[in-house]
Amino acid sequence: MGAGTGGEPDDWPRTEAEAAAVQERLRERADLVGPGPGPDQVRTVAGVDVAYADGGELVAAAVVLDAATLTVVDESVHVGRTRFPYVPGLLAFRELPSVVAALRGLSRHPRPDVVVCDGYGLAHPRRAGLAVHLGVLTGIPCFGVAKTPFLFDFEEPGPQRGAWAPLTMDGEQVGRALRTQDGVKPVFVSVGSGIGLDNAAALTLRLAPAYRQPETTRRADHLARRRLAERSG
DNA sequence: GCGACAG
DNA sequence: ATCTTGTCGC
Repeated sequence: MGAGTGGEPDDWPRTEAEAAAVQERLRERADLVGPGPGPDQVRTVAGVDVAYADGGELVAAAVVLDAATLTVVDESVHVGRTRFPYVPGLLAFRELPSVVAALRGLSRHPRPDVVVCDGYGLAHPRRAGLAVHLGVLTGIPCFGVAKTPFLFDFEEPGPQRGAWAPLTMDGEQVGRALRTQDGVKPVFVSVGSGIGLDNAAALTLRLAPAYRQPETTRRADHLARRRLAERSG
């Protein structure tokens, strides 16, 4: 991880302008070439998420699942404090350090085949959402699955699980609105680095057999919240 | 100019 | 993100 990727404490941006500048450079380092690993090539897939408490305390969680059975094969948490405020478009600077710390704590499967983020990748004003940051920083194929739309246009997908529609920004396709369950709101998939949109969407569908969100995100969310609650009381 | 805005 | 009552359903 060299300078400018947004992962080093010493070059961490202190202002929004500096953070945006880091993203402008980061976008050029994303690997958007190959299709990346397809659903059948993925053995292990990690989910990451962060839970916050009052006073700036936070817990980041990383959970690794067996892609075939969706059972947990490794998990790790990192307790820390916020060092950057939440600013739409700059979420990575708030969550990345803790997420990376949580991933580093994985003992059984420290290098999962894919990482799924709770947020965006290319579907971002500077094409540099959290999933792009994490993918470039770790070198592991990474994409994002977000729950709410941001700065893109899309048509409503069909009502059945598996239906989808492209997300467009400035005339280019930046992701996909994907219905993971019949009759529920779609999720928004966008690649980060090292994996193509087709494979990211196919994997997302495979990871969400019963709920709207992929099991990776659900497991990481639950682990982070549980650990945060255990500290409070 | 003003509002909206991943988590 | 987090704060919360009630409500519908397995």
